[in-house]
Amino acid sequence: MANFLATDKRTHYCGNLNISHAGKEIILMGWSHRRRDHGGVIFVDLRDREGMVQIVFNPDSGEAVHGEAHKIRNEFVLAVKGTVLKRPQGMENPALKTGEIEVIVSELEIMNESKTPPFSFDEEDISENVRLKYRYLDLRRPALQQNLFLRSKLAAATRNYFDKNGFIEVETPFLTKSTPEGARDYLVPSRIYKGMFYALPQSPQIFKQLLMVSGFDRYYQIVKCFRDEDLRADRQPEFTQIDVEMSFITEEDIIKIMEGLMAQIFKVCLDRELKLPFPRLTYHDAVNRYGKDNPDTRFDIELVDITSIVSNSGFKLFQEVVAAGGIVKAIKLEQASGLSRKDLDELKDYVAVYGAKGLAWARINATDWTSPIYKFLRPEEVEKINKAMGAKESDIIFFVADVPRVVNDSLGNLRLHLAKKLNLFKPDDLAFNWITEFPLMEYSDSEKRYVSMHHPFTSPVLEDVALFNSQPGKVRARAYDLVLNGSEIGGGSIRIHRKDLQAQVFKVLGLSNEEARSKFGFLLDALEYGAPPHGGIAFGLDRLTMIMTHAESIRDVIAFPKTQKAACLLSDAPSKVSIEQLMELSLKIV
RNA sequence: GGGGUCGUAGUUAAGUUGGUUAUAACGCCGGCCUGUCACGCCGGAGGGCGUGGGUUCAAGUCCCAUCGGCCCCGCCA
Repeated sequence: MANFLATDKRTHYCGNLNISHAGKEIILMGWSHRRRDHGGVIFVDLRDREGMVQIVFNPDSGEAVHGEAHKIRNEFVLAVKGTVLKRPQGMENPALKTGEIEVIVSELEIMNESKTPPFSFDEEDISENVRLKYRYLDLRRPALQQNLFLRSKLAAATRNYFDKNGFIEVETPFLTKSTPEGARDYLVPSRIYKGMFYALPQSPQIFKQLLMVSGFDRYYQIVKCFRDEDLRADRQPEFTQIDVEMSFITEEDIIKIMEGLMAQIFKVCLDRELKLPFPRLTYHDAVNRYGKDNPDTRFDIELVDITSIVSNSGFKLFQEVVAAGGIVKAIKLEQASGLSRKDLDELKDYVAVYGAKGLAWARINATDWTSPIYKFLRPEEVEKINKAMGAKESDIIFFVADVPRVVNDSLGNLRLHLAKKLNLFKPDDLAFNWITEFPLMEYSDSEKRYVSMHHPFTSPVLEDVALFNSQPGKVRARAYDLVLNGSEIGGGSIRIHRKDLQAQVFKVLGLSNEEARSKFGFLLDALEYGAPPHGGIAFGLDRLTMIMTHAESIRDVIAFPKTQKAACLLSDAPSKVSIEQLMELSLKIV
């Protein structure tokens, strides 16, 4: 039998062949995707990362090759030498990219056999536990391969952009120090220092600031980060950030350069032009108008505050909620006659998840409403609400009355839910928004103190520093998030570079000097040695890839992801370790 | 920590109010077939229903517990 690698190199990828190769002798290597053995002529769809091509074994082109071809089964690894030919008249397959041509095989080597795969790569709905256990086979699916190719392109475009703009990529340690604020750390026991632990970084935050102190001026890194928190469709315990930090800049510089990055990424990866600059929303406006600080603005349903209209409502419940300091807000769905009474009632369950105790609705008619609460409302209230909502016949209004957090959460998520259900946006729509003027800190009920919203090194807006003691919750941060299609894809801030201001912030956060020293001492020291004004941002590379590939799960853009319980079904991690390993680390399982 | 949902041949699913040897399609194996492309035709093998208890004359079907996949709340500076 032929022994290809000893003498021949692959000349083409299967999927790249076309009519222009007709007549050429070529060498292909790939997997037999499917075989159609007619006893005489045998067809095999040969697949590689670029696609598939039909290869043909004719009995008259040699008994040895034809005999060997009979042994081919699905997923065998084949090398073939053959000639590209235009397919006979009427034999073209328009469903196949290479369907105009085929390869008549003259030499065949079965480089490896394969067990029958546990699932078909053509089938879409294979249960995820099977897919994840055989991830290396799952990754043979063209769709998943395309996602990873795009991810690679995205990373390359990013490196290219930063390199051209004078940034330096610096690696920062994975074995580092646990910092108590923020997410739960993944810990790594130290063998040399018994009872002590490294932590895997939640982000390279402090190190990139130190690099600014060192004078690198423009830093970036595509880097893994680790957070030991529960998983979601868009959250994995290890994920990848595009991490950036710059010196001698303001918010405007960062925003401008990052808009350039996004434009470059979308141009290179998807050949799409972005409209710059991106719109901006303050945190306050985002929450008021969309109920969330990561608003999806691909469709224009907005929350309307009708508290003042119903503060004295004939509907007792509204009145009581307002009297207790709550608010009443509403959203309007235009021309929503498609929703049945049953649909409307079921939406109550949807908002209940966010703490809403009810969901009132009103169907707008020419002269009145069809609504469970209509009979309670005074005519002038109805009129005012209609006006405030800009309601027209056949529209539906939804109301939630509760504390602001519940109202915004419920309606903010309901508008998303309805938009998806009613297809109010197109799959390719892109809506970027910068969210600015975040609060520097918010009061934590569980900790009974103010905590940083971003992180404790975020600079306050200087004119708000006067509010530190009187109204800490009103202090704005010099922080910004980038939101794309309702997904937070990045966030950052201008940092504090002066020790006195940093000390003030720690004080408001209730951190004593000693605590601050033990937690972030090395950063505080560094700030005393000529730290330049600096700031930065970090993007979630996985989430960005998800949006660009239309992936529904973050697992579809990660080669070897974890399950929702943070396990790897492929490698069976996490797993027990030997008693010897534990002893070496002075660890005992309790 | 909590809520929801799913778990039946290799895969995807069906399985009535509990009732003989648990269905189908695809895949797999064997045979036939020189133009198919989800090739076709003929034949065959393969599971005891995630796991462990329980109720019952009788359990994929009912009950309890438990494990696992997915979605969500909390959590994620």
